[in-house]
Amino acid sequence: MYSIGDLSKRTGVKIPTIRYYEQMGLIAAADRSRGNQRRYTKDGLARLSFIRHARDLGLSLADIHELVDLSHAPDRPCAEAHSITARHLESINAKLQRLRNLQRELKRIAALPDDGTIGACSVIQALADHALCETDHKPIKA
Amino acid sequence: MYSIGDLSKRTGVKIPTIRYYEQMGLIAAADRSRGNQRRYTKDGLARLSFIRHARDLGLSLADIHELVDLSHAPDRPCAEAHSITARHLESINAKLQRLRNLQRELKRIAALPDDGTIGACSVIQALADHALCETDHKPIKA
DNA sequence: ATAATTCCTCTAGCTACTAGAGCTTCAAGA
DNA sequence: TCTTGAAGCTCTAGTAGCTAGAGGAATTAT
Repeated sequence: MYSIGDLSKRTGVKIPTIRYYEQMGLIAAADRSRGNQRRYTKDGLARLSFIRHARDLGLSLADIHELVDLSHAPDRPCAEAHSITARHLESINAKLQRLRNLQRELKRIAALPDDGTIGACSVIQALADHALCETDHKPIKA
Repeated sequence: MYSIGDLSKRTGVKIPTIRYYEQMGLIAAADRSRGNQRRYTKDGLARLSFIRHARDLGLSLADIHELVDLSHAPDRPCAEAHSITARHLESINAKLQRLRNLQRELKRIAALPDDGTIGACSVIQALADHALCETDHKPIKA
């Protein structure tokens, strides 16, 4: 049996976060000691590791919730798990694309000359006016 | 004079968000009409565009706050604006690196075979066990 | 003048946690 | 067995950056 602190050390998930996951229904409410402290089995450890790993991969708690539910129903089609992963991959691809644009634009802005004081600062100029951008990161309408 | 709705349409910043920025002290409290509605000048439009653009570039409201304060003090050194931009660029670089790792790992997981039902699903397996990862996106301790 | 639209303030909700107060329980040593 | 210090408990509130809704007042168009 693990205490909540043991679980935390082993998974790297902070104690309040574990309690939060329980409250959100991501993990089942743990058994309690006579003094009302949470006690976990190896199984509980495995479930939390699953969540931790999925979080590290950037999945939302909602997605993880679906996956957890799925993993409790061994007869459901694996395709559902596939589609959650694929959907997430797509959103990562989109984020990457956007971040690359931002990086390009910020590199350009950061390389602008230091014009002494703010009054003539080209960095401030560049931030003020999207029209000066070379990358179309996101437009301001009119 | 622009109403808050005009400002919103022109900058793409939603109305409640404009009010929120005012509340946070990012933009000065606008003049009011006799009926207590906000009225903005071209200057107010310019300031909001600045903020919008900086947000699009991913800067935090705290950073933008600094930049806005700076831009009101034309004699301060431009170097401060430079350093805020440079700092932000670095954090973007770090995010990019991390996202690339995630993308690689998720691509791998998404490409795993569909084993029929969840019971044997390799996607669930891959999510459950970090040790199966090829990329060191973030480790689970012990 | 009236109706449609926009605006006002205020409160509460979202994600995914994190921090703190005030109190109880547990584990180890004497 | 007693004591002490660490670790646990619940509950509330705070973080970023908005977003949504209630209930009512002002503005604009016809």
